[in-house]
This record gives sequence, structure tokens and C-alpha cells, in this order.
Amino acid sequence: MPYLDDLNPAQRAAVLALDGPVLMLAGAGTGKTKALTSRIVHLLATGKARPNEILAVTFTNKAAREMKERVARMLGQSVEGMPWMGTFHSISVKILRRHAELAGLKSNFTILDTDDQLRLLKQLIVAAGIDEKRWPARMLAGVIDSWKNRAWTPAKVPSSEASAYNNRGTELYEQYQERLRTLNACDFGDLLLHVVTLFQAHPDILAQYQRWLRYILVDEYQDTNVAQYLWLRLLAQGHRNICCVGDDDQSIYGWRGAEVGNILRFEKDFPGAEVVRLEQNYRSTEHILAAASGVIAANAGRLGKTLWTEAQGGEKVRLIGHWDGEEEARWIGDEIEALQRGTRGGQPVGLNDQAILVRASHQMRAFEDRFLTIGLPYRVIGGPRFYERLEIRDAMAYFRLAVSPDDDLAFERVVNTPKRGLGDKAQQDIQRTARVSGMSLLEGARELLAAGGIGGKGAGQLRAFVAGVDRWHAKTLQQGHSHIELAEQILEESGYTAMWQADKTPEAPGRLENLKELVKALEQFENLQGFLEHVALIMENETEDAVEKVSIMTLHAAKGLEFPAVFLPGWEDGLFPSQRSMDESGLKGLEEERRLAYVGITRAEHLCTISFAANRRVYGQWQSQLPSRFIDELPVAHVDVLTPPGLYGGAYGAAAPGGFGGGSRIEDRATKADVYNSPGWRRLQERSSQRPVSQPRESRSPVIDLAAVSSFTEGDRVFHQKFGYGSVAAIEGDKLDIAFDKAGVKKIVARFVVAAHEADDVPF
DNA sequence: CAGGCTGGCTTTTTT
DNA sequence: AGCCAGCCTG
Repeated sequence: MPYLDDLNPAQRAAVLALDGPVLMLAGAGTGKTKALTSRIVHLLATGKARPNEILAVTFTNKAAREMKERVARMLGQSVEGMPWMGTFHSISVKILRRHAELAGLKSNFTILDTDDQLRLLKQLIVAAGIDEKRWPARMLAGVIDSWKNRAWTPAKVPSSEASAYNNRGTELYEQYQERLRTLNACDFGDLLLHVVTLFQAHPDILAQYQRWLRYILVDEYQDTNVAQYLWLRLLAQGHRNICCVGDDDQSIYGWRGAEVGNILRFEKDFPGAEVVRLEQNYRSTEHILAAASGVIAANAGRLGKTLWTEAQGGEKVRLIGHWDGEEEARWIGDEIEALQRGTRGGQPVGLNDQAILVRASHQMRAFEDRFLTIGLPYRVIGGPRFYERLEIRDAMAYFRLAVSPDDDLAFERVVNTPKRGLGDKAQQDIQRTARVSGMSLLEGARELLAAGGIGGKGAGQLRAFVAGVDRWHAKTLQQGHSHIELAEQILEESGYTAMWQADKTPEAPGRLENLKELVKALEQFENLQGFLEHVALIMENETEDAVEKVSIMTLHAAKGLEFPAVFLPGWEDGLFPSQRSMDESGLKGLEEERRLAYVGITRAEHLCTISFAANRRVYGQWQSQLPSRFIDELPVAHVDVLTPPGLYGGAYGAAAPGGFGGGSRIEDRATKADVYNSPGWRRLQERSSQRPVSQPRESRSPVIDLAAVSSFTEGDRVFHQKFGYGSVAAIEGDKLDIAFDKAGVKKIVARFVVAAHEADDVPF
């Protein structure tokens, strides 16, 4: 078994314990995925299970894909034969399609995304005569989601929740479920919920799956919610061969229903469970690990793990304070360039190997602005995703309508997009006609037209729209017709493409580009149906870039990733830990924030730089900030303080041995006199005075595109990917001051913009 | 029906 | 400060 030789003792123990319940506590960077995949390979190699008898569950498609690839690589063959490897949701859909009728659905039910869900709820809210302003649909969606996360059907919502959504929550939840059933649709929460209720109501079906799925593996167990927990427990009750992998210290999704409790009480749920701890870290230096451990140690109720590494030395975690957020961004930009060139000492660090991890996405802006100015390539991870974009959702609605003409939500979305002269009045008439006759909106429209119930110009256009849907639908039923051509035809004939071609806003060219990409994505599918099914569950858009870029993302988005150099800006109380988190969830919230800090630090392999600013604009108001309480928890021995003494912040650095602060209570930091007289603070001062704050660097930008510099003159019209159209107001070397039509004046490096006329003819 | 104005909100996000 | 939704006006 060559794959076993590759493992350390703990990993091997986790792989060899095939039977019975196993909890694999895998710290950051301890080779968790390796152990997990080896375990699957071992199950197959020992003949304990056949490929279709292993249930391997992850949260994200990305994790599922990664697992598939790694197992395939280790086996030297594809994993086509492992149908039960996927996300909770994709596996649930598979189960639910088979038994849809038992959940009151047809097996071709559609899966609604958040947007559809919200529009539906809005309708119910209006119908119930509730002021949507005071009681927003988002709130109701949140309430219903949290109930579904707890596996509560409308009947099971406890009376203690009766006050939810102005006392109308339960009632609306019931109506919503009713509506979904009529539409033959599910939201994401339903996928899990229906499977759980199905298993509970039909022991025979459950037993069948229990018999089938002899071995169960679960990744990121600390992120499971109650519904997922029940889902797993029901399935695992058969053979009790369940292996859950997770790290309680990395549980950061409590706010969306994840229960750390699930992992904490695993041993109670599964008596006799074997617990294996993976603690040898292969990712980070000892200083980085020590810093992370120092912070997380402040959390109570941990299962407890101590990461260690054989790696010696390395750089300490760096800590620096700045005057404000802009200076912080400037300094980090300089540091990144210095690392890239290798002028900071040590090997050059490529931009792909550097990341900035922020608490909240609005923090990204300062960095984007700065990087645009200095021409530092960056990529933002986790922005709006491809399939969530307006134009993609519109196009998808057209496709849905072609496939199922009775899809009312799709009908509503596009009946007047592009504008067909069908305003509120016309649409309400259609709705009413449909409701009265108990038909779909499309049929309602048809009937209304026949009855002459639609006025003047709208009538002709609606007739054309209905005829279009009929035509497209007929084509989806024909064999041998190219679905790609059909898609193009739909976008063309509906006037949707033309709508964007006529649009002169800066986003229009990009949207046309996206539509082209959408059509291209169809190539990988047999037909439109297959494509729609895929998109409902797999909302992702991973683009591999040829150009090296720094990554900017939230701490949440960074989980599971690693980078040689990591910057953690904005470590200020209120921002990180987030005030809102503490207000809403108290100590629990604070502890989750602390785990977020732990996740952040442990992303770093070699260099981790934490920073904070003394002043920051919050909602447009300048505020003076205190350094994060987490900074007090960093062990002094593993941190280099780069901040000039007495300058900014200044509140960190009390005398307690081993840490910067004596505690995390605000009162502690208020006694500044003590702090400044303390040995700890003097030590900090001595250390930081030995080094310049940041070495002066020769001025920046390795690559200057001379062609770009010379090709603009003042007054030129230009186009920028993010800011749209504008005119050149001033030129300074390779930098342009551009007055954007929408975004105001910005300083931008010339190679980031194109002449406006070039942007105009993006072909479609 | 467009376009402009005002008022309210503002953490994290996968499926 | 900036974004969005809803409202009013032309």
C-alpha cells in the first residue's frame, strides 16, 4: 500500500480505522485532504467497500471536485463509479429526484436561487398586506432559512418562534412552502429538509440507503447545521461507519446556521468513537503557528489541539500600525512590490503567492484604489459570481421558459425585458387571468390576448413574445437540434442581445461578453435541460489567470487556502472583531471572530503581516480606532513590531508575560501610564527603534508600457473595466488623471484603460 | 416609462 | 461615503 507510507502516524491511524465512528480533528495545514482521500482509496483497496458504497460529503463544489481529482489521481483512474461523492445539496437532489412524489413534488422540480426566493416572498408579503418596508422580504427569507437549517417544517416550528417576522413568520412560511409546491420548486434549504423529512417518514427508504451507503465520510464537519447533522445521523445509523473530519477552531459559519456543537458532541453521538488528532503542520513556520495558537487559546470549550512543525526559524509575524486606512493600503502595496522584486531580503515572492485577507468586503476598496494607482495587478476573490449577474439570470430565465413554458418566475422576470410596453398594469392583468383560470402566466397571457384584454402597443409585443416561447419550446422537444444554436436564437429573437447592444452604459460591453461566455458554457452539455440543472447547484466561476496577481478576499473566502505571504489589515476593535458580531452574539460572536483570526493567520506559510490603523472612515465618518483585542493575544516572542513607538494606536503592549496585553478587557488598555512604563512596552520600543519603519525603495513599477503612455493625450475619451467611460484630465508619466463620467476623478495607470472607441466595438 | 431624487442601510456567503 | 429601492415627476 504505497499510499500508506506517505502518511505520518496520525494520518495513518485515521486512514486505517475504517470501521466504526471516527472523528478526525485536523488542524490547519495538517494534511487533512490527504488523509481523507487516502482513506477512500484504502476502503477501495481493501475491498471493504465498492465505489458506489461510499458516501463522501463536502460543502462546496470546489472541495468535492478536489476530492474527486485526488482520489482519481491516487487510483490512477477516474471516479465515475463514485456516485455518492459530492455536496450535501447535490446528493440531496439526487435522492429527492428519485422520491419526489413523496415530498409532494414532481421529479423534474426546479431549484430556486436566492433571487427567485426573494421575489416569491415579496409577493406573499404584499398579498398578506404587510408593509414590506418595515418587514423586508430579506428578513423573512432569513427567518425561514434558519428554520430550514434546523430542519423545522412549518408544522414543527416551535411556539417560541411565534414572534418571528412580526408574528406572521410561521403563517408565511406555510404559505411559502405551499407556493413552492404549486410551482414544483425547491429552494436550497428544502433540498436538505425534504430529504430529512422523507427519511423520517419512510423508514423503508431510509433503510435502503443505509444498506447501500456502507461508509460515510464528511468534510468540514464543524460547518454542519442541524439539518445536515440529522441527514448524516439518519444515514449513519445503519453501519455506523462514519468518519467526520473537521476543526472546531475553524468554525466560522455560525451566523448561517453551522453548529460547532455538532463536532463538540461527536463522541456522545457516536459512543466508542475513535478520535484522531492531526497536529503536525506542514504549512507554516513555527512563529506563525505560535501566533495563531496564542490567539485561539483564548477561546473556551475547544476540543483542543496543539499544532507543531518540524520547520525551524523563519520570520516572526509582523505587526504594524498606520495613521489611517489609506496609509495602510499604501504600505502594503509597497511591501507586496518589494516582496515581488525580492528587495526585502530573501527570495522574490510572486504576486500569486501573496494575499490580503480582510474581515469585510468594503475594506477591499482601499486596496483596489491604491493598486490601480500604482498598477499592481490584483484579483478579488468571491465577488459577484458569474451566474448571479443580471444578464446571465435574464438569459437563464429565457432558457427556463423555453424548456418549461409554465415557469412563472422566469416568465415574470423576462416578459418585459427588454421593454415590451408591458408595465405593472398589463402584468397584473396577466396574473389575474392566470389565477382565475388556474393556468400558468404564459397561458394566462395567451387567454388575455385572445380576449382582447391587452391594450394597443403592448398587445402586439406580448403576442410576439408568446409566439417566441412556443417556437423555442417546440425546438427543445425536437431531436437533433443544436441547443447552442437555439440559445443564440432565443437571445437574438427576444431582442435581449439587441437591448444590451443599444445600451451605452459602461457595463454593457462586459455584459455582452458574459452572454457570449454563457453560450460557450453550453457546449459542455447535451441540452438546455442538463445545463439548467447544472447551474442551479453549481454557481461558480473560476477563472485561471495567466498574469500573476495579488489576491484580495475576505477571511471567510480564504478558508482552505494558503499563501507564502499573507497580509491581515484592519485589526481594529469594532472592525475585527466586528462590533456587530459581538452585539448580536456576545461571547459566542467574539469567539467566532477569534476563530476567524486563527484562520487568517494560519493561511500564511512564511510571512504573516498584521496591521491596524489609528483612524478609519466608517460609513463616511472619520473614527479613531483602537487596535484589535486579538493583537493583545499575540505572543510577544513570535512577533516583530514595526510600528514606531508612541505613534499610533499605542494601546497594545501591556506587561503580561507572553502576550501584548494583560487581558482583553477594555479597562486594561485604558491604563496607559502602566502600559507605557511596563517592561513589555519598553521591550517593544527597543525592538522597533532598531529598524526603519519601512525601507525606502526605489520608485515603483517594473513594467511601464511605453506604448500606453504615449497613446493618450489630455481630453481623450477612455474606458476602464471598473469605472467606465471618462476623459483624460492630466498625464503624469504612465499615470493618468481621469475624470470618469460616473465614478469621479481617479489616478490610473495608463495600461489599465483603453481608448473609448476601442471599447465600443466589443463584438457579439 | 425614464430619470432623478430621497431615505435608509451598511459582515461574513454556499448551495 | 456610496448603494439601492421606492417614489415622484415630466
